[in-house]
Amino acid sequence: MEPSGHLAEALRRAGYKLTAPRKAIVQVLEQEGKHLSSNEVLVLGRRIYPLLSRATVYRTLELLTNLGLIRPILLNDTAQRYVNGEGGHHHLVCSVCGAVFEFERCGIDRLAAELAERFDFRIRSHLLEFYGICRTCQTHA
Amino acid sequence: MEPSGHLAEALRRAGYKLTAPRKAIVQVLEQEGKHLSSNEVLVLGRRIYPLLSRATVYRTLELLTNLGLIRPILLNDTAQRYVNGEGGHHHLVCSVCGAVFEFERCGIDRLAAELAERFDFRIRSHLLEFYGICRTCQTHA
DNA sequence: TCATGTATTGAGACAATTTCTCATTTGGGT
DNA sequence: ACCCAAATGAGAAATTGTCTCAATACATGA
Ligand SMILES: [Zn+2]
Ligand SMILES: [Zn+2]
Ligand SMILES: [Zn+2]
Ligand SMILES: [Zn+2]
Repeated sequence: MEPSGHLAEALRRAGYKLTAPRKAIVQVLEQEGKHLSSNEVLVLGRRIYPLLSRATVYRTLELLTNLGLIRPILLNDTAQRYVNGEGGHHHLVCSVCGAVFEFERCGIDRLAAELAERFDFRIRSHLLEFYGICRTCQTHA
Repeated sequence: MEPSGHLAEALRRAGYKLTAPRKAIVQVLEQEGKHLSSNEVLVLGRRIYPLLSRATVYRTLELLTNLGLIRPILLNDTAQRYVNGEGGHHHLVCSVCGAVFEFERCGIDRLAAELAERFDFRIRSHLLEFYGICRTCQTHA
């Protein structure tokens, strides 16, 4: 998830204190892969800063969300998961087994620019998910 | 949400019993607008079938989800909300205030066909969300 | 360096949402 | 009308998210 120190730097620039719990959380977000739930952030964060509390995880994730640095998404779980707030995220989600496949290119820059103008909206990222039935679940049917 | 009786008919065709609780739930989904949470389905469903239990709502929503007839999404809430499992859903979501704007056309049919072929995936719907800062929150900054 | 004031934190109570269990009921094929 | 697997309701339990408040730690300036 982006260059290391990216999130901490953005927090500092926005005028927030760079505390030990926050450092642990952003380090987890930057190091570990994608799609982390708040509970996963808590568990991983405690390896770095054992006192870390659940409330602080939620508070920091909300903070980063409001700054547009991360964004919540929904996958199979019932839990919210967080992805990088910049750029694009592209999934194929199987409605039967919950499997998630990723792809790279989507070609919606044109549409994004159009919408940004029409709604006077400053776009920072997007999520494109196709929902349907994966190969395996098609044959098992 | 689609022609009336659509969901009930699909359930029946898939071999599931058409019970009173299920009829109430699909009627709610078809009549009421979009983005219903499970609790909203429960409350509205009880107007039709007062005995309706929370567990049955969750069970039926999961059933419909696995059949690809509806799909869960995430909005401002922490609760899962359900939308029609066919076609497209398009949102602009403000990361600051949580406001959600909708738009109609997206023009990704080409990409959808390409991915369906590449992943051997039977696509039934898609969700396209742009994430950023709305007009109001831009000025209040 | 050190004192100061405020933002931030941890702990746990609390609330909301989702899942599970199991005895009972019911739809639909016969 | 009968039968039985499928489905249900009720509530316990688990998971996820929010809130409160006294204690702490960061950043700023002396
Ligand atoms: Zn994209
Ligand atoms: Zn699948
Ligand atoms: Zn679309
Ligand atoms: Zn806004």
